[in-house]
Amino acid sequence: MSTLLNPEQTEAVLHGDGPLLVLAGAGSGKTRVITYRIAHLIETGIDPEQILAVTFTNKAAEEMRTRIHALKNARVLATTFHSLGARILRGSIHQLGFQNIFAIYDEDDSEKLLKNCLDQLGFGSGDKGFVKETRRAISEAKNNLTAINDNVLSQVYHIYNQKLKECNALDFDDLLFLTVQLLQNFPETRTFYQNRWRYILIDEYQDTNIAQYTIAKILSEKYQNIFVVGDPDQSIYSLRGARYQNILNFERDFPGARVITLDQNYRSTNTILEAANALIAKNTNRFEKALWSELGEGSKIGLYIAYSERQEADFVAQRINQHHHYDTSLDSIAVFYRTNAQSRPFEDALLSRRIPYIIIGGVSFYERREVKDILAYLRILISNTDLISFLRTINAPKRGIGLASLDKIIHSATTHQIPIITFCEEHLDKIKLGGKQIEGMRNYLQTLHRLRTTTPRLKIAEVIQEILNLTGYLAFLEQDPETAQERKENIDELMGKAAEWEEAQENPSIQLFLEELTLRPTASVENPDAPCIKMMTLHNSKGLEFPIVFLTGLEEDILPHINSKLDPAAIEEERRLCYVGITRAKKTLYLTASTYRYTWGTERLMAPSRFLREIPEELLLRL
DNA sequence: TTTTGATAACTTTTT
DNA sequence: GTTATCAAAA
Repeated sequence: MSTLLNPEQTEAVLHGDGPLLVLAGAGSGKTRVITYRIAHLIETGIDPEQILAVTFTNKAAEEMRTRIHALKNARVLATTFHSLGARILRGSIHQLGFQNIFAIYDEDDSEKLLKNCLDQLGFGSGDKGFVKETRRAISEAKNNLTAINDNVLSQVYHIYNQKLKECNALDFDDLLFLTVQLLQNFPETRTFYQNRWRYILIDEYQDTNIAQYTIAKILSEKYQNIFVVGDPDQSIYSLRGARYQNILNFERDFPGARVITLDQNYRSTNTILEAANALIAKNTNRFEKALWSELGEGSKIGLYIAYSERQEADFVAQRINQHHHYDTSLDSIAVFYRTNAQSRPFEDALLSRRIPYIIIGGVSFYERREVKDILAYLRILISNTDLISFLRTINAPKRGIGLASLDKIIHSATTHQIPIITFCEEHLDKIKLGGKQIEGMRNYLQTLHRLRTTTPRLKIAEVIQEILNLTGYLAFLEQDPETAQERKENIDELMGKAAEWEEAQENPSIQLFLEELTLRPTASVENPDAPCIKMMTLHNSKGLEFPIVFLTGLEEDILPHINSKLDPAAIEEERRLCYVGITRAKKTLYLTASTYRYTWGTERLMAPSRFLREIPEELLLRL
């Protein structure tokens, strides 16, 4: 085994008990170190059940599970912090006053609930910016485990959490926040999980936030076997409260910790690494570290300044064609950009040349209205309390119950402290409704009742079919003939995914299916049959590598993004983002920018990114 | 009271 | 180019 590893990697893999930090530069084989470390633990007789591996994305977790399985034919738990939280809470959340079957609200759902709270507190239908700002503050409080000082905001925070509890729902941040609460306040539960996972390994440690750090700290408190891998230069998630300081403070937080640095890169040519090193050296707050490799100098970095974003995309597509003719698989080419909105011109350019591509991340399949509607039906099937799903389903299809009536219903249900569906079933006489509304409500409840009695015996795909049958949802879609066909196809696809998922599960349930979809929405979409170009945001590129990389939109106000301009720390994060993009490339790297760019319908003159100037001229070849 | 159509205000990155 | 929001119509 150790012949495949260099001395530093070997040292990390064979490390005994106690805390260890691996400072692993880009492409230094950190995934390999973690998997071999786990394999080594299993070899020394440790029960795989006692090993917990935490990764940053579900995709990475899946990859790790597969690799361990291939190496040792063993199953270890490899998940993200959020999934881990969901798993722990599923078993123990009743201690915090929730029911064990809870819904997980995505950003969209929680924003709706928050808006509901703001309405209730008399902030009127206030502007959207305020809702977003408030949600941001709440999210920050949960991720940082801090209180909200502002009087008004803390009142909103309180009501919002209360409403979540009434709905028996959690938002994303609760998966971490409530896990911390549970572990901190219930010693028996804490001890149970400490004993359960005696060896904890964490990847991308530089992107953990305070809540995640606290979970790791508590879980490893008893046995102190915490093994973390990370690179402060690749910390790009401060938007989620990530603190690269966690990695700098590791030795302080875990006394007696050992630190191993990996700086040999096994991925990229020296030209690419020199560019990356020169760029990241401009950041002030960091551990000095320079990557090197034995992969030779390689070719220069192509720099192309286009006139328009259209021309930029054409250039990329044209180059892709050239590489393709040179026998390069389309799978080995990736296009990166800063914001999702930038993908459009590239899609057009590739489409017109019939080059197949796939967008990784981006607007998710599960954010489509029709898909969300069906999922809301699934949620309301297993919950009497889920207000947001009630609101989604009540008028899909239209049942003639408008805003005014809903206001009355919700208000009365809230003041009487009765779950929304129970209220509709048993207490509707408490309020006054028109005949049409009562009829619509009766129709809704009857449908729900019939679904609930017939579905427990059915497979999930069949449940969805039954929802379509009983609600007339497809006819509802027909009202907009333009989009009906596509929407129907999406529902078909959802049913296909449900069937596929259920097939692979030991104990499938609607709740688990829903949890899976909210926590790992992209997983199943990414299985293209034929080779194709991968397009994604720089954030999504983390952890991946490609022989040929196009890093696009290298302009001021895009990369670095305009919102980071005023904050030096934010600019440094943008620089790290650029660094991450560059270090994904193995052999060939292109940097592109455009002189003019259409934003909000008008043409704007763009300045080249400052990051371009920070890369030594002699590494670049202007095209 | 609900539905519809027209007008505005937007877009950073994600579990 | 797009999705919420607000006004008038049914």
